Amino acid sequence: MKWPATIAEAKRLQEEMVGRVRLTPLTCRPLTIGGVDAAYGNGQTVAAAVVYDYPTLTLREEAVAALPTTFPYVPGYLSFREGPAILAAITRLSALPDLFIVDGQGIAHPRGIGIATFLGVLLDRPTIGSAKSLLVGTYDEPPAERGSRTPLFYRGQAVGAVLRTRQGVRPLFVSPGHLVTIDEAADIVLDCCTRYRLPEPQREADRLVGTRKRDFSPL
DNA sequence: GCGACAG
DNA sequence: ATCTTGTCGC
Repeated sequence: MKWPATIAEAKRLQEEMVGRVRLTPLTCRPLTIGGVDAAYGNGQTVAAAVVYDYPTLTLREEAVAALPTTFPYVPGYLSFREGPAILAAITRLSALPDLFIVDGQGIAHPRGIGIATFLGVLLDRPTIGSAKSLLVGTYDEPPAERGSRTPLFYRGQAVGAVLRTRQGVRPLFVSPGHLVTIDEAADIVLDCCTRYRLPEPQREADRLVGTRKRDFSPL
C-alpha cells in the first residue's frame, strides 16, 4: 500500500477506510490470537508480532521487523507512525492468527478508525484495540474487581469498554477494531489476562520489541 | 478561543 | 513512546 506522507493525506485515507469497518460478531471462535506492538529508537521503528494458541495461551510464533521512522506521533494518526513496521513484522509470520490484539484504540477514535481498526480493515481480519490510556470518550470508573467493566461513550455512542483486567490496577480501554463486537472484544482481552494487566499477546509483543531494541542498539 | 490528546 | 534511581507498597 501507499503510505500517506502528510496529516491531510492520512486523514483522507482514514475517512475513506472507515466505511469498510464491520462490527459484526465473530463467525467462529479464534484458535490463535496475535499481539502486535512497536517501539522507537535511533530513527528506527521496531515492531513485533506474536501468535498464541487460544484459549490455552501457549506461545506459537514470534516475528520482528525494523523500518526507518518516517511519520511523527500525532494523536489520532498513530496508524501511520507504527503501521508500516507492524505490517512488516506480521508479514514475517508463517500464518496469520485468527484475531489480533493491537496496542492502541479500535473505533474509540476521533474518526472511528484507530490503529486496531485500520489494521483490521487492511488485513480483513478480526482485531481488537487494547489501549493503556484514553484517547477520546467519557466513562465511569469500573469497580476494582477483575472483570469489572463500564461502557466508553463517544458522541452519544458506546464505542468500547473500560475493563479492569486485574484487581486494583488501572483499567484498559478496549474497543473493537474490526469484525468483532464490543462485548466479544472485552471478553477475549479479559480471557488473555492471566497474571498481568495486559493480555498475554500484547505483553509479549511489548517485551519482544524491547529486547530486540536492546540487542541491536548501536553501542 | 481554550483544553485534550493512543504510542 | 522515551529520558531515568531510588523508593513506596503489597
